[in-house]
Amino acid sequence: VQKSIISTFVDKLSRHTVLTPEEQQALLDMPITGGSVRAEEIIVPREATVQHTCIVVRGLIARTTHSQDGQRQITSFYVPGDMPDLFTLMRPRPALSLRAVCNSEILRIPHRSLQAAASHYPSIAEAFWRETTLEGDIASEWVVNVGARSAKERLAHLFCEMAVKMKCVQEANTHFEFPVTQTHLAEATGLSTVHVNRSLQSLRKDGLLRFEQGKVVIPDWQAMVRAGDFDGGYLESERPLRFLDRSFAA
Amino acid sequence: VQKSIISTFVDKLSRHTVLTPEEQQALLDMPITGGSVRAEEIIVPREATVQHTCIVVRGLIARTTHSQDGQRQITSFYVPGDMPDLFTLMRPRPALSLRAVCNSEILRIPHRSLQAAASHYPSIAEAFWRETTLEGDIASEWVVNVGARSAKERLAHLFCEMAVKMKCVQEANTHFEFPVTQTHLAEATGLSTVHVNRSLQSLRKDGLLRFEQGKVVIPDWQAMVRAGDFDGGYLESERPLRFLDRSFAA
DNA sequence: CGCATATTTGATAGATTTCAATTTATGTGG
DNA sequence: CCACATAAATTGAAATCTATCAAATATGCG
Repeated sequence: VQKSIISTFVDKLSRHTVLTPEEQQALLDMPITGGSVRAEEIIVPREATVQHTCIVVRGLIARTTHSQDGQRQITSFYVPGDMPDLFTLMRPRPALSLRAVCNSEILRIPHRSLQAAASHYPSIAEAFWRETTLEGDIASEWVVNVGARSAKERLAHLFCEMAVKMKCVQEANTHFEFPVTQTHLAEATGLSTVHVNRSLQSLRKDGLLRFEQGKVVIPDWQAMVRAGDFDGGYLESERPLRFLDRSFAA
Repeated sequence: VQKSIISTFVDKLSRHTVLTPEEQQALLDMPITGGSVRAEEIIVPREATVQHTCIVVRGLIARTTHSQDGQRQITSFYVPGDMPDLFTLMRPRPALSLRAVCNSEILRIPHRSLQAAASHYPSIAEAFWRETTLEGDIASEWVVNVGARSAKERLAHLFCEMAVKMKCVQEANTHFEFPVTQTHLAEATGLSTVHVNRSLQSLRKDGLLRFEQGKVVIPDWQAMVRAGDFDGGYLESERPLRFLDRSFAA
């Protein structure tokens, strides 16, 4: 199970960066240690100095912070196969905490191993770099979501993004697990729980979304995309790229 | 002037990544072409395929998008010495447009040159990677700002961030040029222009901020930091790092 | 001066939050 | 299986925040 999650991670990288079988194997061979975390548990506190990176095996992880008055904000969600703190390779003191949304399982990989792989194989460095860049693009999209969209649009957009991240999109009857409470949705969208509750009801009344006990059903994907002003381009790559090793080869 | 702006960019990289004199020189030697852009002009449209990266020489640049109903959102500002679309090296089709806020001057550098430098000098790749990661962290902080803070806090936080980016922070009488209109501030903070106007007036009445004709004065930095719930940690590095070339050397 | 742009203001409408209370689900131990 | 405790979802009413609209005032620029 653990090895197969790493290959999910490698597949994710391969979708945007060309990796040779040898490079893929180097990633699969990295040493890992497993662990469980309980709901709401902090995995990596803010301002900690990080020396391990983690991969989500099962469950859901979020990056969170508190503003002055105690209001919590979620700035991103991570699903199985994601490496939430890959960016700490570059900036080892995260400004925001990493926290389990529900009971989850994770793997840990030492920074040393990741750095060694990136040093030895430039295209692995490139894949990591491109992956962190993708995370940055997602964060920008969240700024737009929270800053410029209505409550219903924010929720619809978030559900669309999660569906794409989990690769569950179908024209009809898109369905997937998204084990969050309405409170989490409020924290991710910058709304109150009450308003989330009513907006979810409104989306359901429109026939766009069913969300119960962490299970999501989107009957009509295109309608949901319109409702969420969603353009998945920021999550995708046209084709895998590779440039970092060219002049080494030359 | 143009060369000195590139050295500002190199200094910015050197603050977080160790670059040898040779590596710094390689960056300074990259071919550049200059250009002017007028206020509101789009420099790089969304969904374009980018083959040049730009550096801000003078003025102010913003990344912008429109939501369904036409509301515009600014997701980041770029000041002289910044390279706004460095990330396009990794993801050449930006989801958001790059736009001049006021009349500005920029330089353009071909992707090819940047890729060659990054391929030849792993630490240059590392510096670029770390810089894009920093941009991602800033974006996450903007999610918090727009999602979890009051109107006054959002504005105070933005002014603090710009002061740090421009390295103008002083305990008393921090002052710098920030050539935006209140409309731009509204687009960056997810507020209406009217609400920005009243919040600015309130900040001025509190003695925290004067903002007139694109000129900012922050009389009491610590008070402003409190008002904006600002922790500049996400903009800084403890000390310059370097790891990508170690195993090459070994 | 006159035009264009930016800021300021007031009044109103609408969206969203807050607060408090209730209901519904979920899990746990007896 | 029930009783209980806890967490989550739902509801209503009121308050507050924020946006919208329209108009007036400043400001810069040719």
